[in-house]
Amino acid sequence: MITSVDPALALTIRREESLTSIIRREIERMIDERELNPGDWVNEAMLASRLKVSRGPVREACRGLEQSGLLQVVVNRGVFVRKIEPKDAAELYDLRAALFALAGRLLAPKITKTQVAVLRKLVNAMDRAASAEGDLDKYYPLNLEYHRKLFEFAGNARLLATYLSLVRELHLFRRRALEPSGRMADSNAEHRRILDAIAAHDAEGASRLMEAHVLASKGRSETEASDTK
Amino acid sequence: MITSVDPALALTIRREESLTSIIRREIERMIDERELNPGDWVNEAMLASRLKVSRGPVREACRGLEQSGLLQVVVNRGVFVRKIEPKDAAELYDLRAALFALAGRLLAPKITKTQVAVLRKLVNAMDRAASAEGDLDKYYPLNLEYHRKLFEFAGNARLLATYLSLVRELHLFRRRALEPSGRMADSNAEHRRILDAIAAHDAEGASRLMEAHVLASKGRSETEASDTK
DNA sequence: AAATCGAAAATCGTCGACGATTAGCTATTG
DNA sequence: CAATAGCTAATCGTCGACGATTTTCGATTT
Repeated sequence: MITSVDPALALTIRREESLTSIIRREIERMIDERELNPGDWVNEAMLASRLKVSRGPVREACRGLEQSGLLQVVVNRGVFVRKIEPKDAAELYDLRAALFALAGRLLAPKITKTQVAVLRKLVNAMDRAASAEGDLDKYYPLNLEYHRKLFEFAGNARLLATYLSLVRELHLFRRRALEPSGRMADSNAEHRRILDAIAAHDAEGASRLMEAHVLASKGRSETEASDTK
Repeated sequence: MITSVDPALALTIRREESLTSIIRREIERMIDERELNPGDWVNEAMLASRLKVSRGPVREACRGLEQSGLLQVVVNRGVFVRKIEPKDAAELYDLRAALFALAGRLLAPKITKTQVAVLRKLVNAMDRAASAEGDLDKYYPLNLEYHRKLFEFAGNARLLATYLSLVRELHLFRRRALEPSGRMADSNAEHRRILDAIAAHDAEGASRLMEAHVLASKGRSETEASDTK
């Protein structure tokens, strides 16, 4: 999700990218790889010296990340990695479902044969991952990619951006926030039905199926929220 | 939509609010009141001296505003008020419709009598504004308020935040981006039907009505985009 | 011993300054 | 006269420093 670039190298190359954006990516990476955990305090000075820059660009990066929901800034106290409570996560899941409904409705009428092929390839790959010992490590990224492609193909840039930002927040709540609700094989069967509906240009059907498919992971997150952590 | 506070006063009071957030509100206000127009260049130094602060806080405010889509930052060239093209606006309208569908589905099962009363009061007020010479200046803010309340009552904070940010962007595209698609009376009749469905706890009905109601303004924006410029 | 108070350290918010990049203007050339 | 090249001014990106606020930790009191 987050393109990883060697910060030191990027520092020498840039000239068409400000330090701020590089630092933002770096912070995103640190959160993504759990070097920073929800609730953790982000020390401006330490980050600055670690990246060999001054505090200015670091602060600017944090302001951007605050707006996108990854960080939380408390006046005169500092910035912290945002904590996603189960309640927040539930809200995000609902929002995600609504976005999927829209994606399906937009995509079904306009999908091309090439795009169908791309999606079908992903579904097949997931089938293999699901049958081979149920390898979630293989299944999960494919699942993420499949869902993402649905939004890319939907052709609404703003919808895609909103979806990605939302997924990033959800991963803050749980690393595998979007794993299939039931068995992988069952989940992928739904992927296949969704793809069929889209390929048949059935907007309403695709929209309904996608929303339902995605709402399942919400229910799952709620039942697990009690025993996890 | 944007709470207006005298910047000079706020500057003396704060102590629990950073300059950055005050400046961000000020820039939002300037955009809102068309002191800054889409495409305009935002001079950091000028803004800083006008507000009697240094460039640091101004830059931080701009980074936040960039992330929320109001400003666009070009490296080594400066920040500009974002230009919303008709294509972007169409995307936002679609997104808005999807959000309304979700709001309706969430709100219908849980709305209280008090909330219904609040909404009904707004609808009645809009009726008066619509009949009295069709006063759009009176109708428009009520319309905005009515829609906003639907999201507030839906009880999903993140949904509300997304909606508000989206409306703010839409107003960047056109000051009256959300005016009724047909005659005010007709539009308000839809408001009444929506309210009835919600009051009757009909989630699916409300969801469908709200989405349709809101999609109408998209169609309108597209037909006007050609002659309004 | 627990709680409260106060001083010292750490961190944040803000500022002014410096080099680097870009834009605008003038002069030169074909 | 148009186009290009070079110079100048304006602006951006980054930095280090200073006062203000918060936190830490030990001393004092009950």
